[in-house]
This record gives sequence, C-alpha cells and structure tokens, in this order.
Amino acid sequence: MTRTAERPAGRASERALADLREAILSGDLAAGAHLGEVELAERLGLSRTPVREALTRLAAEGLVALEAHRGARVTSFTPEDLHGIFDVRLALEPRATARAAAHATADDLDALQDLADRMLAVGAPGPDQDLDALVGLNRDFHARLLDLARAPALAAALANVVHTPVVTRTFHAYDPASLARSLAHHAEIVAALRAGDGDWAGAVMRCHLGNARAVMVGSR
Amino acid sequence: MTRTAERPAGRASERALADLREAILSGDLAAGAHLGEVELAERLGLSRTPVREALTRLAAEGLVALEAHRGARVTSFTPEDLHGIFDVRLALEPRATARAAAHATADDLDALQDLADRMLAVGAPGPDQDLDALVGLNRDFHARLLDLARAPALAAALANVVHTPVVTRTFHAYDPASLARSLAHHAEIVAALRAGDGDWAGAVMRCHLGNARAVMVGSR
DNA sequence: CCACCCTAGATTGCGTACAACGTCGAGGAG
DNA sequence: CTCCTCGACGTTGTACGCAATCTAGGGTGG
Repeated sequence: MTRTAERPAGRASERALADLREAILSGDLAAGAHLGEVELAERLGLSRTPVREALTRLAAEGLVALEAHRGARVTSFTPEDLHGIFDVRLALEPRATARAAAHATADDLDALQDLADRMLAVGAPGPDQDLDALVGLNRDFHARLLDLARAPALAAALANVVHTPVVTRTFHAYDPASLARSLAHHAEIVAALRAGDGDWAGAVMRCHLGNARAVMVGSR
Repeated sequence: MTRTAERPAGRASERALADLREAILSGDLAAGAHLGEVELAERLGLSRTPVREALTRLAAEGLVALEAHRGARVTSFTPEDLHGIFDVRLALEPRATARAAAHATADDLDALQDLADRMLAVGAPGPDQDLDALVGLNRDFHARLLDLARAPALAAALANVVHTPVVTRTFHAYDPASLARSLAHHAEIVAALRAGDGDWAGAVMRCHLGNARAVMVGSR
C-alpha cells in the first residue's frame, strides 16, 4: 500500500535487522521497551514479515526477548548477568588474543596500532575528548583482533554475548584512571603482538577486561 | 476448558524447528544437504512461513547455512573447525563445571550419578552395549551440569557451538580404551562435585574434553 | 467488598499470492 | 572446441489477510 519509493536499498529484512540492532545498541530503544511488530513495521516503512524475521534473529542473538502474544521486549541485564558476560569474555578473548600473535602480519599490526593511537587521541582528557567515537574504535579493535585469531568457533561463541547493549555502549562510566589504563592496554596489546608474545598479549587482554568489568559491574 | 490434546499440538514453528534440528542432529539430513523451503514445507505439512522461521533460527544456531537464492545447506565441519569448537568447550566447560560444585544439591548429585551409572551400564562392552543410547544420556549429563553452573551467559555462548552434529552424534568413533576413560570421567566429575572440589571437577572436565577431541579430531 | 466471569480489543501465528533476483542450461559466435 | 550471451526456470523475499489466542477491562453475583 504505502509505496515509499525512497530507496531501492538492499534486502529489507537485513535493513530492519541492522536498524533495530543499532537502535537497541545506541539506546534509542530503552531496555524493557515494548516492541510491537506492527508498530515497528510502520516505523520502518515495511510490512510485518521482514520485521518479524529481524526480531527472530535478534532474539537468537539475545538482544530481545519474545513473549508470546505480549510483544517483544528489549532484554535488560542485571549486574549478575553482566558479571557472567565478562566471565565468558575473560575465558575466550585472552585466548583469542594469544592466538592472534601467530597470525598477525605487519599490515595487521599497523592497522591495530592506528586504532590504538586514535583511541588515545580521542580519549585523552581535554576539549577534544570524544567518548562516543571511542565506542566504534573499540569495537573495531576487538573485532579485528578476534578476526586475527583465526578461530571462527570462538568468535561465534563470543558474538552472542558481546552484543549486549551495556557492554558496548558505555564509555562514560569510566573514571579518568580506568580510562587511561584501558587505552594503554590497547597499545600494550599491539606491542606484545609485535614481539610475537601471545602469552603477554593474552595477559594484557585479561587486565583489559578485568579493568572494564570493575568499571561497569563494580567489585563484587 | 477445551483440552485439545490433538494433532496440531504446540506452535507449528517450534515443531518445525524441533523436527529439523532433530533431523540434522540424528543425521537424517546429511551434512551439505540441499534444503529447499518448499520441499521442507511439504515434508512437514506446513506452509513456508514457519519453515522459513525455523531455518532462520537454525542458521543463527549455526546448524545450517543460508545461501542466497540457492537454498539452505546443512553446515559441514572441517577437522580444523572441530578443533576450534573443542577449544571453546575447553575454555568454558571446565569453568562451568567448577562453578557447579558450589550450587549442586544432593538431589542434583544423585541425578548426575544416576546418569553416569546408566552410561557406564549402557556403554560397557558386551551384547548390551548401546552406543546410541549414550548420546542422549551424555547430552543430559552435560546439560544438567551446565545448568548447575548458574551461568546463563556461559551456557548461551556454548549453546551455539556444541549443537554441531558431529560433536553430539558420534560415539561410534571411540575405541574401547577412550570410551572407558570417557565414562569414568563422568563418574569422577560427580565424585569431585560431592567432595565440593570445583578445581578437581574442572580438571576432570578438561581431561574429558581432551580425550574426546583426540578421538574425534585426532592429534594434530 | 471481593472474586469471578465474560466480552471486547489487540497481537501474534500462519497461510497464500506476487514479484524480484539469481542460477543454470542451451544455443550461437569466434 | 571454447567462450559468451540470452532466455526460462526455480528459489527466495515481501506483502497482505484471516484465524486463533491472550490480555485487559468492566460488569455481575456471592
């Protein structure tokens, strides 16, 4: 009916998926928000079918919870949940980081270095500090590192856990000292990889995650 | 209240999901098999819609791969993939097992003991040996153990990795010595949990998985 | 005053039809 | 003989409509 000939675009389903995921991760859709299929469909200018498919996939990723005949809700996480999520990250990411040492080429290292440098620049206290830009850079850094591990199963296991809103969104929670540590960790990881020392790199990643958990969940 | 204990039982979508998952895990649908939506729909007596939803969810679980306009295929795993999967299991399951020590009640331990005993009975060499029955018991044992860990995030991370056909299906690949070890491990895990020693239990799980990996992937 | 039932509304679940896209095979040209 | 091009088919992607089901609200009886 409504022929919104705005843009031919790619697959509408993937568009809906990406839009919804971004809306959730960015916080536009608050945790616990009531999501109706018709409402979302109208909002995105699509029919219910692709929206429904997107919701199904988001539910599989754990970003939303489907309640029968009651609508879908954005999943909310308790501090215990967050703690558990960091448990998984601590179990997997240091291992992946260690593996990355064996596969990283000079180009890879340069790219990582570049990301680490830019994060240091954007994250440094002062008028130019941009904590929001940090989010994307941080995601890129970790994603690239994970890719270098050449461990698809490990990456898949992590994927359904790291997507969680709070983990990827907040950099504002960091106090100056923790933020400085976090940014330094990135650089140190690159240094360890350059040295070809997987154990070192993995250890830094453990520190990195421990620091992050302390900031976001607090000591337990 | 109308007690419709009839055929249509339960949501058709979940039925399709369960049927397809079982068909894949049991091997009825061979790895790499060409799955068309219409073909599956006719086979299950449903329309394409629920089948499509089931395929989407299976793809999210990693059991099938959706190829655009070419149909879905049951994912197949290389030895390298399997090795990586066991890497993830080795990183997560021992940790979960250790955590289970803190939460297991007497009833839980009895149930685990029962499963371990039954596996010993069914797995013992002789005319009564039933390797197929082992599959279900083994899955129950690991699932129950994972549940006791009270670590939903960890369980979720594992879920998308353990579902893989080859990992859960084959017990025929075990040689007698390895099989005996594997069954003994289950009993030892229960013993360690009874002793309240999470470290011990986790160590046994590491052995258990190492043994399994050696059987299925071979030494590398 | 409380509990229960019953109706009305809304939402999801599923089926079917249409459209777009990609793939595969056959035929012709070089 | 090989490669390219073109057409038909098959498959997926999306829209829409109907039916079943659940939730919520008001009314009634105890």
